[in-house]
Amino acid sequence: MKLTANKIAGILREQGYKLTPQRHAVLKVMAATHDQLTPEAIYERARAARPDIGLVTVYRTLDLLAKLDLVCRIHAPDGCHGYMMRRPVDHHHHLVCSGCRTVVDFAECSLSELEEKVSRETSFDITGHLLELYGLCPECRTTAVD
Amino acid sequence: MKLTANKIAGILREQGYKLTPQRHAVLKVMAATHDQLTPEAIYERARAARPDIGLVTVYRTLDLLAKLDLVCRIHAPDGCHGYMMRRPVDHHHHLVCSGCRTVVDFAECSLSELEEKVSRETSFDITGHLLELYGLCPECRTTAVD
DNA sequence: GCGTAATTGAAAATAATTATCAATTATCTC
DNA sequence: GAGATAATTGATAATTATTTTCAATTACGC
Ligand SMILES: [Mn+2]
Ligand SMILES: [Mn+2]
Ligand SMILES: [Zn+2]
Ligand SMILES: [Zn+2]
Repeated sequence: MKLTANKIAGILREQGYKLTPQRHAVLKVMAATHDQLTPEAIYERARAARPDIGLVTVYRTLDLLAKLDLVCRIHAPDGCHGYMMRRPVDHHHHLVCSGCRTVVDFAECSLSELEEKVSRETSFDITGHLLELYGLCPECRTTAVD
Repeated sequence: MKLTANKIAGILREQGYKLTPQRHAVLKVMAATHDQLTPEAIYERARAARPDIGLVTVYRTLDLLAKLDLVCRIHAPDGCHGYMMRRPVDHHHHLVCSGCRTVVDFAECSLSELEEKVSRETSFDITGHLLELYGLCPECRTTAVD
């Protein structure tokens, strides 16, 4: 059950949020690609369908979608943020290509043991984690060798 | 062998970097605390010793220290960056208290297996990772309950 | 002391995000 | 289908974090 623009639209309405054409434009942009996009890039694309949309509304819509766990946020090491439609519904992490920024989701998250151990050793109450892997995808690896 | 301001000063000189009073002021600030500090906060403190120092120089010095692996950079989930003197010299990660921002270093990094598995499954060449744990330290946990 | 390349700080530029607020509008009610 | 209303929007300005530019300064080897 992949998330589509319409499916998300239904979820928004269910949750009591208005279904505005601006929000729908953002949803269509997000559903149309598997790439991570910056708010600015999403704004550019959404303007094709709705030239009057404001960048602020894109930010607001992304915040809303993130709050509802409908989009994933990618934390590049340099601090920029990319957004993409959430693909696996359950807990997962991201492998990001340093060349082309492609994102692969992976679910293997062997952190609960680690968290328990660290929690025991530090007496911290551990509530979450941030894990991302970086590397080169097969295509970018080839290019890099050329 | 803990890193002190003077030890780092020696390393800088060894590497051919000039030992300016501005850099030394930043080093002293970093050596004087175990807290993570923003560039702005480091700037404020460094001004006590050297009122004429510029914020730009703080940024430049932090970049230099990070390049030489002498400071650690903390990536808060919201995108802000904190810096602190590097304590364990070898590879490690950070557990950050969401209450008081205290950072605990931990070395257990059970990611090589995971990386190999993901690498095999995705054909990516994995070159690095970002891992941080978040939680509440014992003191902040107590406060939260009050 | 001198020469020189590295370093510095003021100022402006850039980038990413957030706040303000009056005007608009999606949706509920009749 | 209108009317009420609270949510939503976009222009604009404000903030925040960082980087660039460039002329003046300075640490350090000779
Ligand atoms: Mn994802
Ligand atoms: Mn550290
Ligand atoms: Zn790639
Ligand atoms: Zn704490």
